[in-house]
Amino acid sequence: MTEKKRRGRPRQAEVARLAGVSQTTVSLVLGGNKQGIVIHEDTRRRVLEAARTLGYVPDPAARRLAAAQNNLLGVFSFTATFPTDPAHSYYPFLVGVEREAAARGFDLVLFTGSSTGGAGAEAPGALERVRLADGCLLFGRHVPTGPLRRLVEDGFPLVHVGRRDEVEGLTWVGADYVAASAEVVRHLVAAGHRRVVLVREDDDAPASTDREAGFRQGLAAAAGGEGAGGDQGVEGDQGAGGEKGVEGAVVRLRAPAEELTADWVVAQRAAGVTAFVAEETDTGAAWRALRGAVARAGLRAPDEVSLALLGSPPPDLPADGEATGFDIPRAELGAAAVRALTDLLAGRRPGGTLARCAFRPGSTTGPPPTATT
Amino acid sequence: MTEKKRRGRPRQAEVARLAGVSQTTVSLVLGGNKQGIVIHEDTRRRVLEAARTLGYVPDPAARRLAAAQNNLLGVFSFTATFPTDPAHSYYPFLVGVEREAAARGFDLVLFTGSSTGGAGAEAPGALERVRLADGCLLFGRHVPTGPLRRLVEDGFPLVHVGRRDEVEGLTWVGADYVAASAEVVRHLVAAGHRRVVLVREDDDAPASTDREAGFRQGLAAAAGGEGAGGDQGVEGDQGAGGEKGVEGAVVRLRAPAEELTADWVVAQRAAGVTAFVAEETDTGAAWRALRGAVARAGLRAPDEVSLALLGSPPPDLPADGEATGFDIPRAELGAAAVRALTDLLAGRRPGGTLARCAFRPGSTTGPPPTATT
DNA sequence: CGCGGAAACTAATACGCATTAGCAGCGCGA
DNA sequence: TCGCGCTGCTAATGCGTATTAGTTTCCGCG
Repeated sequence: MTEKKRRGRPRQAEVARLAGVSQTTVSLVLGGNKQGIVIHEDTRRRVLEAARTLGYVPDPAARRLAAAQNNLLGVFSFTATFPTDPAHSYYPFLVGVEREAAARGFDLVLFTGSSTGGAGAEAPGALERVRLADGCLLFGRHVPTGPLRRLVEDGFPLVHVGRRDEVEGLTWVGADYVAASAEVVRHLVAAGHRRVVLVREDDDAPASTDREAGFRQGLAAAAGGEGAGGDQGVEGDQGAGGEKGVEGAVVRLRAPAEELTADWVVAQRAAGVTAFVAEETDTGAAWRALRGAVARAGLRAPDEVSLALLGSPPPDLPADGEATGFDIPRAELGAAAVRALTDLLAGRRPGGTLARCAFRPGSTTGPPPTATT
Repeated sequence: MTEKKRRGRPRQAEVARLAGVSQTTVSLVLGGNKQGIVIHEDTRRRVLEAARTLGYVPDPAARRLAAAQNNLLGVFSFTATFPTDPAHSYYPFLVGVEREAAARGFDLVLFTGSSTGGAGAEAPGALERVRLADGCLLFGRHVPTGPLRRLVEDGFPLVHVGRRDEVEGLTWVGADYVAASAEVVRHLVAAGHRRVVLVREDDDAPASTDREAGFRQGLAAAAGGEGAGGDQGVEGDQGAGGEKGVEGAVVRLRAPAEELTADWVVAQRAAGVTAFVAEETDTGAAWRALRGAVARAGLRAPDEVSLALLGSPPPDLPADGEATGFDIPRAELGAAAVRALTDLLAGRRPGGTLARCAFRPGSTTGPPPTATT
């Protein structure tokens, strides 16, 4: 007589039949019953029991549709979340995301939208799919602001990991690259360096902009209040002197790599530059270019030149683990993002997060060589 | 007069009103219209136009509910999916999983069940939650067969990544560790080795069992058809001679590590053993123990002794990248698992997958030292 | 002149859950 | 004895979309 389990997942209706109650009651018992409707304890138990034996699990789509929540947090990255090269992945963030989500009873939905077969062309409506989840975490150096804005306007809970101010109203959690970069520069100045060059990629993502700002700020602080000069291109160095004669310059790499030559390094040193810093990006191009050029110039850090990194070295260069720089608390940021998102879900306004990065003294910086002329 | 857009996103009904058609027509035009219903070109255009001006985007929850398919594939691992140490992660598999899932239009649900707070105690019903996805991928060296069996019996589509025969009816995709291990052994025998020892952990996961089987098979093939002798424990070596006098022995590490001493290595060599192989596991314990003992014995590979690994070295020992062994096509396996799962979902019986591992010649093996006595 | 049939739509319903009305039964005060 | 409030439940409905089963209009043809 029992032809109940036809196939597939059990529905509330099946649970109801087994427990001898209505579907409504099942929903009441298994859902929160926020209406405060009184259910007899025996009935409650029967329903729970039936649900367990049937292995009932609510359908997330139906839950969403019924204007409830489904305990799913989305994760959307504008590149593949698990690229072939782990060095470009969001893995360290996900460690924290998973832990925090688990602690709060959420599962994660990884939306595969942008990772369609490697072609850069994103499926048009990919981002819209995140609406299936209660809210969504966003990752990416660059994001399509248009579609994003739409979601924000609709009030969909979104948290971007990494500073992102282009989209008004978008919540984000980030690391304080400005302060951390300034600290690195101060470290150099304190060691005695007076002319420092920043090597960065030619890409205006917030992460890069912030590092440059910190670089300038660090110089300015050392110089006694003035900002460091800015500019474009390898040729375009400009100094910004201060009371102590501290000067800085910024170099942008035009091509992805190899724009820096040994000659360039030599010329810089001739001009009095004793320390170089490179920004960290996903590819690590700036740092690679810098260390390569310095090596080709036959210079050694920290004795002949000081090298620092505004961040951590690329994972594929473990030998550079000793580079002076700072560590981004990625797992912590991931966790903070989850907290911010659950705050949003609960209707609370999340407090802004700007995580401190830990300074890493390293061993590639030291006092400037004394015998320089 | 136009009080149409009361709030939020427009629905198909609003689009229909604007275009002067029914909601059905809108669905037909905007959806695939796989029913082949004829729609007049003018109507089509009107609907499209209306949808555009209103900024219509379909609600994924409703879409999935109506389709009775969520397009969600679960990913469940019996340890945290994103452990703090990436070396123990399923990252390489996920690369393939994400790519293949994206290509087939599925999103991934990462169940945070097993990683609740780091306590080994899994939440009791954690595994049951996977039912919320259309099907699920399973990862883990060891799995709780009880709850798993339940899901399989209910016909829930499940694919385990890695061989797993304990649970009848469970689909799995795996790598052919037997053949790959045998190949490594054959390589050693071909180089002239006659006595080979396998170091493995004391843990009977399929991955370990298969490697041992391959080890024996490789020896047997070389010996002319007989199997290699088996045994337990460090003392329990047994040889299995063959026509060419090829013999093998298996050593199990009882404690997690350090069971092997330099003396043991020396004794083995005195007994004529010229090559050692270690199995690869998630922790890499066997390989670590072996290379450590060999190093302490002051021996060098490949000149004084040959060392091979039945797999790849642990990621934290990049220096061992040159070890002779084989590479598991992890991303490929992940992709194969997704294919198998979607086959299951489509009602097809997935073809069994036993991926070939690529032999890696490496540089830690060579001919046995001639001056041995 | 009536009828079969294609073209072009639409009404109705299902999907699984949450929520909002209600509806019986019961005890109790007036 | 009537009615009122309380307990413990259920019928009905809505969420937004896809699909199925029509319905209407118009044509061509015998």
